[in-house]
Amino acid sequence: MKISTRFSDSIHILAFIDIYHGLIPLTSSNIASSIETSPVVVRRLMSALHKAGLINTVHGAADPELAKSPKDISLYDVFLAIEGDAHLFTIDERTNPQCIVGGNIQEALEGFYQQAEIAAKAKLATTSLQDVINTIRVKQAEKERRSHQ
Amino acid sequence: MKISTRFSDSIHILAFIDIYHGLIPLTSSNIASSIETSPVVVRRLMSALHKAGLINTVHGAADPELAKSPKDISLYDVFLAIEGDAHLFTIDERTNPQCIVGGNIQEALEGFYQQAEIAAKAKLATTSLQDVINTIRVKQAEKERRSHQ
DNA sequence: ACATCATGTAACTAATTAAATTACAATCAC
DNA sequence: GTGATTGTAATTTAATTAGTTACATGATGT
Repeated sequence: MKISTRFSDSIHILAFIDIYHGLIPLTSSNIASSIETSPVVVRRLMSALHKAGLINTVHGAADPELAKSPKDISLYDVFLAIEGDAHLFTIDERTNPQCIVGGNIQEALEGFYQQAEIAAKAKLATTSLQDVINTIRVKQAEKERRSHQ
Repeated sequence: MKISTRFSDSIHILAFIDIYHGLIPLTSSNIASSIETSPVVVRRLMSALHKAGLINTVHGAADPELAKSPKDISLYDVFLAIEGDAHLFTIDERTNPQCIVGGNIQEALEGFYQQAEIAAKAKLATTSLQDVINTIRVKQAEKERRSHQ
């Protein structure tokens, strides 16, 4: 299974909170406008981010804030918060146990899949929310320069 | 998006061909029994494996064979054959372009996601079909030893 | 040659999963 | 206390994946 847009939307939310904090009210509705989804979807993701200790929220009040510095939030932290122990690769569990292949393929692939998965997660762990925010700002500056020239 | 069972089923097919070659007729139907799926699903996957040059098949005749030594087929080769340029992570493409975040998040995440993806694929590239087959045989031997004691 | 069996693919259906919506209780802020 | 907002459950809708049906094409054995 592919990892759903929940992951990218969650990074979006965190970056949005950092960038627009103090500029506009950070309601689930305003955040949803930026992602072009519904406020409920945003609140659901924020609930997971809150439970994982990445943001502070107050029931009934808007303006959530990051619980840590963007430098100290890695993309892997976000992945964990949203996807938990979801796997990047899916092993077909329904195979014929009578067959040498069907009876052992799961155990055989498990280790190899895990290695690939850990490699990907390790990379995610090296990227911080700050890196993403910086990149967003650079891309935005480039856009503005192009449109003003 | 998570990567579907197509990938693991394809590795299954290749291992099955190698292990049962000469022992039983390698029809799509026999292979399907091991995966516990339909022969059409198997033929569809085998068609992709054939197009990628991993197996030799003959239209109308059974008994496909590996086009290369299992040592020279990596899990990444299989991934490429079946999933092509599918991504492990999905970027939400529908965001508000008017917003600093919504207008730049895709470009910002692209590079970071790609790094994680490449790390995973590189790991897949280091594992060969032979490694998987060896592991399957070891697991099978362990099973037999346990049941005979 | 012919009957039988197998592959290769398209078109369709069913099942699974993810996203969006509706609804509402709980909480905050003025 | 009124109005706005969060948090979450339940439901519906949409998208994706797996499985089925159907059949044309090619091989094999007698």
